[in-house]
Amino acid sequence: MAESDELTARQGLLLKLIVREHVEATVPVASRTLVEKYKLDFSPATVRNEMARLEELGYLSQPHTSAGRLPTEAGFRYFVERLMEEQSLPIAEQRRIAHQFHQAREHIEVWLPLASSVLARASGGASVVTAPRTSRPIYKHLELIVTHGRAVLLILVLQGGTVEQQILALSEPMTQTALRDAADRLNQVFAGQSVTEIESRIRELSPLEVDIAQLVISIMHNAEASPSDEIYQHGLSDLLQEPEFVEGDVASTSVVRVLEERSLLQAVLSETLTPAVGIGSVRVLIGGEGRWDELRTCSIVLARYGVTNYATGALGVVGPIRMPYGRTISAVRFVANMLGELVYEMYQPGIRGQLSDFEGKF
Amino acid sequence: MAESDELTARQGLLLKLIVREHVEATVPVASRTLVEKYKLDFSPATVRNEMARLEELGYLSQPHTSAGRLPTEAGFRYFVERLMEEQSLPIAEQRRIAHQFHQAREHIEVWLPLASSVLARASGGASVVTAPRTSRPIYKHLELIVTHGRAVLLILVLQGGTVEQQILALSEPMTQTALRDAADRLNQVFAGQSVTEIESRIRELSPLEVDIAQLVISIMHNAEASPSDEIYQHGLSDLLQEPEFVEGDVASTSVVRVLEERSLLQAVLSETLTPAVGIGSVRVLIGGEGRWDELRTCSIVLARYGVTNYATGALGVVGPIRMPYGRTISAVRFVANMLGELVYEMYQPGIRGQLSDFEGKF
DNA sequence: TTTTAGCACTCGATTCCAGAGAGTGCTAAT
DNA sequence: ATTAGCACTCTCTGGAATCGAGTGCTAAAA
Repeated sequence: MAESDELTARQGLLLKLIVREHVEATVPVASRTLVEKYKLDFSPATVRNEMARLEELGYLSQPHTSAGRLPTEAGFRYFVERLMEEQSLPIAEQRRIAHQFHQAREHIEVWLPLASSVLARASGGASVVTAPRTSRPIYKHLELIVTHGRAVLLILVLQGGTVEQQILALSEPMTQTALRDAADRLNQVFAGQSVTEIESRIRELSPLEVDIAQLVISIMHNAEASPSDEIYQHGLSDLLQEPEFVEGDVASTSVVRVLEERSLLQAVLSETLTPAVGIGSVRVLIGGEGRWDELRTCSIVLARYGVTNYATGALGVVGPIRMPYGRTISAVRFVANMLGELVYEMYQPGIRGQLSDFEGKF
Repeated sequence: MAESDELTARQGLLLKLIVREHVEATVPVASRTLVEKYKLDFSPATVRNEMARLEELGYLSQPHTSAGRLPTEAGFRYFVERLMEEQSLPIAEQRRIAHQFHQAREHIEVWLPLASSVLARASGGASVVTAPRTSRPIYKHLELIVTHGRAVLLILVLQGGTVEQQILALSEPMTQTALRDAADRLNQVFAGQSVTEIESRIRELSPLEVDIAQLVISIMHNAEASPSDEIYQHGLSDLLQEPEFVEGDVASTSVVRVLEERSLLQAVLSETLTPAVGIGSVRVLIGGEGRWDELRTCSIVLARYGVTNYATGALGVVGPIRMPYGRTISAVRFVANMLGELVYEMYQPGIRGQLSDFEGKF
């Protein structure tokens, strides 16, 4: 496609302005509006020549012969990677958000909804936030509750406060007191241990206890592997107001489907949950990048938040490809930091000292 | 509006057919199509006369002079209340759903997502399901986890397995062991008690324990009052395919907003959570009924599920006003029963015997 | 060699108009 | 009370005409 994949300064400037203008006005941008609006010191004709060149390089396209140009996905990508300047949130808004998070400090149940709604408002897109998960789950406490016949409700509390519930089917009915004894014993043996430690201790147990421990182990394994399936969202209705979504039933449906289809979302989010993605960094996925067909009509800006090796989640914004990336990226980064700070405070005793990862992050 | 609010048999028949036809075809229905399609033994002219009468009564309306008629909200309401026959799900589908619920029995975390997705699929609308809540919460177990400085994560397990989390701010830092002692003691004193019992016992405690107990009490009070804010949804993207939503940005936006705006949804759902609404009954809300302005463009079919006085939740379907009420209502009822059955099994030991409410329900 | 003014050309969007078709309401006959 | 017949109304569709925004190209200027 490109012979030299570096654009000249002027080409870069033009691409940048075209992106900016297109994001602002939604429509293809014309050579003349460009020079007029940005007081360029060369003529529309020159701009047209450059545009033709940029089109050859694959960064621009024309809906039809007599229309202006709009950025292609490659154009947006080039913009995001090399031209864009991040546009941090206005101080006032930063303060407002920080204040909201501060007030939510003690209300753990609103952390994620808050992050989600704040992110949606600040970015103008639809936000997605997953609950944080421990990558190395530690047993904390087990509770067994008789429900019905051989069915027992098992509640497992992990270090850091993650709670998992599951129903355990016993081989024969038991009384609540017998179960309490079993739970007490397991709590004594397992408290503070990791999965591998628990697995090695399993032979010390009675048959009943082994059954229970087996379920505990599987839950802990599962908690380790996949991102949480608790997903909070906000701002879909505003997103659907965007011009590309109001008319075309196709595009808008696809975006709704993306947000509704948990499995796709999971897949995308879990990609940013690998330790390879640093906590500070923000990833941008433009138009599915050829890998996610359902995302063809939208872009996603993603980040990981939390504390590496202790508890991390993912959060991001779904918007149209024509998205104000500068603002969105800093909104995502900002909210990721805010939420990360809360998680950090909660996990502090588990981390104590060994915190190369967190220094100077806030 | 009406002189005698009882329609003649023929008027009823016509209204019924008009509703059926309109639901099926989306467009206003004409007198001729009606007689042809349903082989009526009177002529289009007669139908037109009756239509004019029904319009006077407020049950039909005409988009413009030379168009067919469509049911008004009042018309739909009359239909639902007096003309409609419920249309139970096909046996095959019932079996399939029952099977899915059966398989999910031991996986408590999928109950609600499953109910939600099954309901959406069976009804064709967007489903909404809230988590069940105890109306009379009973203390079961408390866990305290040091997090950071004076902040302590408090995990409260209620009878039946509801888990609530909150962060407690101590007046001064404490060690994990001290907290464990406090928790142990509270667990001993409070196990199996209701809020009022706990409140009466509060004087027996040390100052630290009182602080904790206070938070526990407020959590339990809160659990008692409001429906759970865990809300599961599914099927929005299919709903947006409905003809009334594809073009009109107004209507579709409003429906998305309804599903996104938790507070409105909460308000609507909590109305069906009063014990006054029987577990078996299904409520139909057509076009907001004048009380919910945001719901003007859609209808909601709602039911309560669970076990009265032990644990109930709400579940429902949001769809266009032009909705196949017969099918939707029975889908809602069916899923409510399925989910109720699971909840019932889980709560059985707490109910034991006193089950006038449940006999023959399944 | 690069820039630019000028101009012809393209193509979507808008407006206007005519005709078709779907339905009704009314009247008069059954 | 019902219904056939008919005039009337109003939406919808398609096509033609027009407008105008933008471009590409060419030839001149820098």
